[in-house]
Amino acid sequence: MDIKVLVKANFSFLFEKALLDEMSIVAQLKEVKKNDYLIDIGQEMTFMPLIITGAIKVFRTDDDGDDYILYFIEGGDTCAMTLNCCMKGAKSEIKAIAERDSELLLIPVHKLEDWLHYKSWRAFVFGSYNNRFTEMLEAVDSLAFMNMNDRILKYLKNKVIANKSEFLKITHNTISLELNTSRVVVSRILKKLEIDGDIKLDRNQIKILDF
Amino acid sequence: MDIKVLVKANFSFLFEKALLDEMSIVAQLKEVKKNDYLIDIGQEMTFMPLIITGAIKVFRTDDDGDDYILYFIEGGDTCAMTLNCCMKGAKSEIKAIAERDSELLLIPVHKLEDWLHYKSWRAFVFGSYNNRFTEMLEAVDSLAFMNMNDRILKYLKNKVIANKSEFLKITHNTISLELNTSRVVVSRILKKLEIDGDIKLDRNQIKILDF
DNA sequence: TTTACTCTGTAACAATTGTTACATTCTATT
DNA sequence: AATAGAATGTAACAATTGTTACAGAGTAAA
Repeated sequence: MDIKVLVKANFSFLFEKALLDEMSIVAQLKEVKKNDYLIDIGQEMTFMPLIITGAIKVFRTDDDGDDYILYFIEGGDTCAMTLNCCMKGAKSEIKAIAERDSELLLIPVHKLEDWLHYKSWRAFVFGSYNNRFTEMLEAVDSLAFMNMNDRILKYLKNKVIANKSEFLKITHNTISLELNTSRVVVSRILKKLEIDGDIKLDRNQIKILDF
Repeated sequence: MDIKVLVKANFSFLFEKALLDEMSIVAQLKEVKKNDYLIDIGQEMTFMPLIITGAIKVFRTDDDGDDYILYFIEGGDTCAMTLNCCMKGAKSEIKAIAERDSELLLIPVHKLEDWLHYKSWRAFVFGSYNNRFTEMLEAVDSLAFMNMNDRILKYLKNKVIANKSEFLKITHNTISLELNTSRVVVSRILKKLEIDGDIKLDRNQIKILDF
């Protein structure tokens, strides 16, 4: 599809006409498949991604390569970490992976600043920062105040939203990796959640019941 | 001291002349004592604080009133949560307390947007967002990847920086409240840190040795 | 000095989370 | 169908963190 049409179709409710026009010129479309890497820790950011369809999951990684999921980004939003890094001209502090097949619009990083004179762009950038901030607070809430049982349930519910389906195609092992715990712990707790009637377990699938 | 002199003395290296002038007109000085509340969860934000001297500590609080310290803000910076909330016109999602006696410059919230046409202001606002973002990542790192021993040590080191002294006037109980654990756990780990030669314990005081 | 209170130390035990080990079931491929 | 590998279930145990209880030392005020 033509970029101009794509931009207009997806962002005309967000941005003013002149900005949409500029965007049409410099933006490029990127289509990614589920589990494709968008960016890894230490990589340089050259583009800022605006998500058209799909969902992206964002992780923090430590020196041993252990991951912890921070949040999902969905259609009509962008990655504040990109903003963060672009502004500093720094390397990525996070890694981002496609949660499902997704379409992104890539904007060259220097446009981030160039476009700040557009009121709608400023609102978008600040809005994204704020959304990400709120999600970081949620991540801290989970870690600081909740036990594993509740953290797993919250994780599953967020996953339902990101995937727009209460049937999650996921293994216990994947969950353990994204929450930085062990597979046995996850299996144990999922079984308890099933007994409690919160979820229904099947091979490679979890159905969330109490949504 | 005259606000104009204060603004110029503290921010002339950060902001352009015209902005300094505007700031001198609308800013007001606020002096707070150690442990004074600056803002609490649910309160409305009417001013954006720029820190001149001292340090502020920022907490997340859950429904049961349990706290978890997120980070310290020091001179020449501001609170991105304020930005977050001001932008949304929303209530505070955090609480902020003076870590030590501090001087702040209060800016009416609507100026945040008004001044975005100043390049230096934009740089400052984005810079603050980025600093806070990095600190939120650090908070997640601690919680997701580190054990209590290392988290307490990291906490103490951050405290040394915020207080510009390796002698910390603090009780075990206060530490337990700021890290959302129990006093007994803190005492146990501090004793171990002392045996390991990382710190020196005294009543109401901890000296950090390996800084 | 006496008293009350705060702060710290520590033991004993409980609860949660993590690890190791192994069995079973399901699935894809030969 | 036989085989190999992945996914799940579960027991047994270890390590970490949290709780309860109490003793003793320091401190401030009566």
